[in-house]
Amino acid sequence: MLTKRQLLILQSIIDDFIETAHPIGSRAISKKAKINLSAATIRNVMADLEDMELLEKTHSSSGRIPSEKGYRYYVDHVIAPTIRDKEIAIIKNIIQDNMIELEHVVQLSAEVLSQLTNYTAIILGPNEVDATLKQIQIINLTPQTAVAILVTSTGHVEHKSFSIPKGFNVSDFEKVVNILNDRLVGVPIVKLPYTLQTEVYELLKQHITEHELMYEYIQSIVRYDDTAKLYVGGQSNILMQPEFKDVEKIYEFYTMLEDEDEIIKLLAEQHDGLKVTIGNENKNEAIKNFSLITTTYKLGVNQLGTIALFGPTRMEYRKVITLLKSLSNEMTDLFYVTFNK
Amino acid sequence: MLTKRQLLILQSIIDDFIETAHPIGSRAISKKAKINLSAATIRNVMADLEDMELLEKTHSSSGRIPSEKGYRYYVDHVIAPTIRDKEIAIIKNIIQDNMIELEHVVQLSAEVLSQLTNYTAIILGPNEVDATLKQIQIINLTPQTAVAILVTSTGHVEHKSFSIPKGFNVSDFEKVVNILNDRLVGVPIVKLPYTLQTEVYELLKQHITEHELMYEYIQSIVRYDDTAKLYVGGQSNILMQPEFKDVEKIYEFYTMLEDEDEIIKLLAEQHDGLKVTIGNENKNEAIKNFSLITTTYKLGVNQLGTIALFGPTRMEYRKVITLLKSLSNEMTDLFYVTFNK
DNA sequence: ATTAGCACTCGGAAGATGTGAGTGCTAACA
DNA sequence: TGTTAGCACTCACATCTTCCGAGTGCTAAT
Repeated sequence: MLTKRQLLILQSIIDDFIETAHPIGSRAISKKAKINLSAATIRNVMADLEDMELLEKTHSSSGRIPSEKGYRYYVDHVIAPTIRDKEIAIIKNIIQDNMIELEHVVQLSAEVLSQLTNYTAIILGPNEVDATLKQIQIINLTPQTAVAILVTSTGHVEHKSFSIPKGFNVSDFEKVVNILNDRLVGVPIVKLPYTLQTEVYELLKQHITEHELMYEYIQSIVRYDDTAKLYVGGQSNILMQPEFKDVEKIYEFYTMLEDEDEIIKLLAEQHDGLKVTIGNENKNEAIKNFSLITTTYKLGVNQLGTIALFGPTRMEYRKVITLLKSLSNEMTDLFYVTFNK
Repeated sequence: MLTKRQLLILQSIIDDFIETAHPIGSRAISKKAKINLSAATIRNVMADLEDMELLEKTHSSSGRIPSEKGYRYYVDHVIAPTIRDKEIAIIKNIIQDNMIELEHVVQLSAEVLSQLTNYTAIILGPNEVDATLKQIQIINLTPQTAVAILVTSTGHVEHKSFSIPKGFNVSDFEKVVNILNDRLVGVPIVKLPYTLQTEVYELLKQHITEHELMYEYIQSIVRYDDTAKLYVGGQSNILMQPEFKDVEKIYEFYTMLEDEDEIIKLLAEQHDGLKVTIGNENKNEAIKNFSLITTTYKLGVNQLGTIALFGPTRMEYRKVITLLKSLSNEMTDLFYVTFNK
């Protein structure tokens, strides 16, 4: 356990470092109004904190910077919620001004969150775990092309353009659409492949001549793409952080951002509540230099979406946590009002 | 007009510079197998080319680099088509393997184009100028929410989730959906707002009590978002180019990429055919350090999409032009086969 | 017309130097 | 016994110096 003095000095150093990104010396701390100790005394405390691995030196005679363990302690024990009325008001405005368009709200939220923090925000659309298929429709565009539209009970719309193979006979095709509507509506989307393979396949066998071909074909159409959608805001924002001065790091970061699957994997494993992952605590190699802070929002009862913020380990945790919590609440509220009333 | 010798040397210098990004000296050129001239002679030619403003020096005793005018000359007069069978085969594979999914083809094409060139590729989905509304549908999800789906004759699907204001009465709402289906299907999407304002508005006035409110409401639902979609591939690729060694430039570039509207504006003005825009030839301030090379692909008779490639002015024009032409042809062919047969 | 030779230029890498912000340690002090 | 002043020491970083080599333009010879 840290003494009160150690805590105060640790906090001062981390706060300063978060602001300036430069190592903090004993003199700078001793000058603070809050602290009535000489530089020498502070040096002793600093040495203690370094022994505890909460602080580090960049070289033997440098000031101190926080270690990852230091940030962890700071996040877990030091941070007190702050008042961020101005920013929270901005978030509320965004959410309330755009009630009509769900996707739009989410995209805008990502952008605003990024602007307010100067980090990169990513919002993962809600998962579709317990959504059911609400409607399936196939619309002919030309004799050879059609578009299939799937609508889920949660209002997600998936569409695919495709070309109709030459051998297909029109009346068969109509039959198939009927079968699909009859059998697939109301089925949970996670069970679509199964229902297709059993019930629908049997029906095809009975009523359609080229049923094998048709089955394969339908399979590719009805495959509901359940990878949630990503909304990224402020990719370039993060370049202003001084830790991104060399291209190497930037390249690494952007390559990571381009790999949507990887990000989805990373974010989807978050469960309820707010979570801060600092530097090497991240399992993912590419973001071991970053901190990732995530929280979730609810859509309906069981659907969770994830809000994430990427930044340097030297992140304004205090501010960011407050804002993320607020955004999470606002989004959950909005969707609750929209869907459950 | 350039002499044969001047042309040869200009070409050699530009080719070398495109490869190495370093200024080229007279000795390096004279050593080439093709060229049987001493360094001194070449220096004279270089001086001539510099007088013509086709070459530049970085400082008084440096080798030469191409000027923008030099690149322009090179692109217009020097470049001969090259054989790029390997790369073109890759493009063809992508296009043909994914016949079913239009969006997927386009996204993949952008990624592959970027990988093949190491620049950043952007494909603008086709404009919807002469598409008509094929279908409009409003699906209730919960008593308070619904999703509207618009399908165009070209197979584009637009959907919007929205909440139903409390005051609305269910039977009115059904009437409205009928009116919309009756009056809007077949209308060119560019004329939707007009038809809405005239025909539909009149009908609402006659049949609906709260017609003003309903009109406003419908307006926001039916607004077809005709901004074409952007498919970006290989954002991070371009960071490997040596001209991106300072963060300033990277920041500029990524900020530009984030401004989708700006890019759409930039690309939408391209007309038929291939166009190379070098450095300051770009009107857009943010890309005056880049070259932009664009071409178009056709979807149907009148719809044009744009394929664009961003790179440094020191771009592999020869290769890139060949690949872009090829991709443009393949995409046009694919869509022709898919839609017009 | 071409080329060899030569003096000159200049960027950039490698080393030299100075400065200042920092440290740890010791001894004096309250 | 905890706190502080003082001091010698360290090291990154900025600046300056030096040096080298790849390049040039010009002139005179071929």
